[in-house]
Amino acid sequence: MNDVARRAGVSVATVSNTLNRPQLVTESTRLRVQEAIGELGFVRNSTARSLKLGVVNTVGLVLVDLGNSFFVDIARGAEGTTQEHGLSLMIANADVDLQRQDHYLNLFNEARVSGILLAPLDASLEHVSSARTAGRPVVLVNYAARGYCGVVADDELGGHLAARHLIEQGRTRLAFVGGPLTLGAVEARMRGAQRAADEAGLALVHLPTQSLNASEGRRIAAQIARMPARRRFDGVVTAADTLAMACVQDLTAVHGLTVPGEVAVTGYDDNHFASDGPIPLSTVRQPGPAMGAAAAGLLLAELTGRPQHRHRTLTLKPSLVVRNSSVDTPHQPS
Amino acid sequence: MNDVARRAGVSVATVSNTLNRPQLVTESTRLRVQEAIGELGFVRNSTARSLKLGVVNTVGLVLVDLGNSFFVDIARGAEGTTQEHGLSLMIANADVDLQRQDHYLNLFNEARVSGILLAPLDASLEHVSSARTAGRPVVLVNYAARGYCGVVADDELGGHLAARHLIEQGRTRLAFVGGPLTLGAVEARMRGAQRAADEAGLALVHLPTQSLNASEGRRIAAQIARMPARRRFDGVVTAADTLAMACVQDLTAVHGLTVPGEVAVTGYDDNHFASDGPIPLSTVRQPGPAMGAAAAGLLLAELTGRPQHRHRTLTLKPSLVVRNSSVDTPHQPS
DNA sequence: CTGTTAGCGCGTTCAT
DNA sequence: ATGAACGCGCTAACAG
Repeated sequence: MNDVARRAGVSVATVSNTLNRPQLVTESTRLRVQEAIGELGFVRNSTARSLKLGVVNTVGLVLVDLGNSFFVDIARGAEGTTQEHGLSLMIANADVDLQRQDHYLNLFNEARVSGILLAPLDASLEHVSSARTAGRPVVLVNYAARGYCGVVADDELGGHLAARHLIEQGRTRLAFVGGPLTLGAVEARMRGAQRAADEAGLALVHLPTQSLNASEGRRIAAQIARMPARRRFDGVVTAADTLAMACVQDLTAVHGLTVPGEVAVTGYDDNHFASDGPIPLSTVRQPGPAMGAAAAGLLLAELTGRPQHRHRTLTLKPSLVVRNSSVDTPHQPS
Repeated sequence: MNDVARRAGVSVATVSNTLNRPQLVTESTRLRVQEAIGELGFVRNSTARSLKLGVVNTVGLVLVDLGNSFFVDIARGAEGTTQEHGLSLMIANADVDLQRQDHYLNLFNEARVSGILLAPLDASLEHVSSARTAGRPVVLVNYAARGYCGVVADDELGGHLAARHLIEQGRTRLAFVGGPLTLGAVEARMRGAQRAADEAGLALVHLPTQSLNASEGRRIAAQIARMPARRRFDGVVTAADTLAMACVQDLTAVHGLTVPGEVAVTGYDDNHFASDGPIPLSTVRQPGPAMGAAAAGLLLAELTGRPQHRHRTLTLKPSLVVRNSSVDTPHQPS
């Protein structure tokens, strides 16, 4: 800045002013300063700036898993909101690794970011993280915990939506595919499906899986195909699109059953690939962008509203997306 | 740090030493300092630290589009390498917006990051970006430009791989689906496909598209289906998985053709959804993780090797992934 | 409207 | 092994 000042024939304060409070500077000197900046290729040092100001105009977002498009949606939603308020968004990918998650949390803390948005590992011991947040505003996304603001999706409702939809299509032999139930989201989705079954006076059988990936979906497809036709499940609620896609694929291509004819299947998440298959997947759409935006909103509220701020958790509603895996001619094709 | 020093009964220098050069400090005082840090919840201020040191142990990654799993793969690859060298990776999503891209480039510059990895907008006027890089090491990913190190995929080879594969399956009426050709990658892929056709003495017809999305894929499917069966294309190379998936879906479900029986189709990118459909897509896999890792490697080389560093562009090879959209029983199912 | 100057929190050199 | 003091680049009084 010294060099710029010298070149423009002014003091450093004037340079600082043209940068941060242009209205305090005469047009002519301002132009002279701008020109000097351009000629010298000056880029201001935000570390020094932040040191002086004590804050950084940036929000840190730590995501469990960038590979899951749900979290990418959250990032997009968050960025929309932060951008509107003149904040930048930095994304860090924990890649399903608690150590990395803590590393980035710590990094953002040391960097004195305005606040942190955290979509944490489900299994994450929350105290480990909380020890790292050091009083900085942290808003949880897709996770609820005391002492934090948070945004979650209503998984119970999502499970209910999916099961009720299948029941409305006349399905009576219902199954819920997913696991492990230690995952809170899976458990809630099953609970919702169970409630829908109860309301209709039907039974719901749980077909547990070790994980939510494609190979488990294939295994379940074989299991369903082996059943005698008259007793076979005709309505299958799955806990994830990955499961459902693999299941539908094997049900039809490997086992020769018809979907949705003999077996109607719903997914969960509305991942980007859900609508791209030959049998587009009926699924429950996570309100990812809205969750990201809401989380950023809560963070902004916490930033401006302290210290009389009260933590709260927002629950956003998922929505049913009807495609071909549950209905032959969907009402609302995607 | 003052507080910590006082609490531990030492000077700030000793605190700094326990943090950065523990070997200079007696075990007992070191423990005392650690304890004080824990009790006070002290988190060191990296803005001050960076200001003093002049650098930041962080690499910035600016991505055109987080929504595309190819770029997520790049991010993963880059992080693996940076992590090995004790650098953190910050990700910024330009979201296909040149302004945002410049914003984040500028942000990283002001923050004095060690270096920047940039997967830029294809259409991006490169001088706009270069004006913003201010002498900081920048490595381009998925884009080649003079004056920078870069990593690109060999799209010409990819197109050749796909077309040759179809030819080896006995296909003779070949088409290339994709556009606009102003996209360098699309043009190169077509060129490679053309070369394979030339080598086999076959013709290749270009079916241009406005973009690479699903609706264009559907349009092309209809166009192909309308052709008389004996003249219809039996080998279709597409420029993207999105196109290919939609095309395969409509070819079979809407127009009643068989894939790969009557029409064999290849995709491009190996997006995460490519293998999840009922007819898993034969496709050309982008070496995303390798590209990210290589780019980070080039950046590290540039950081350590200056000033005698010479820019270079690495070209990584894509690979063919054979699934069911081109062969009934693929040799290497995914 | 512009210039002078005192720190922001930390790392490090030089004494001790 | 430890402590005192200076400066990294910038912002914001305050003085002119």
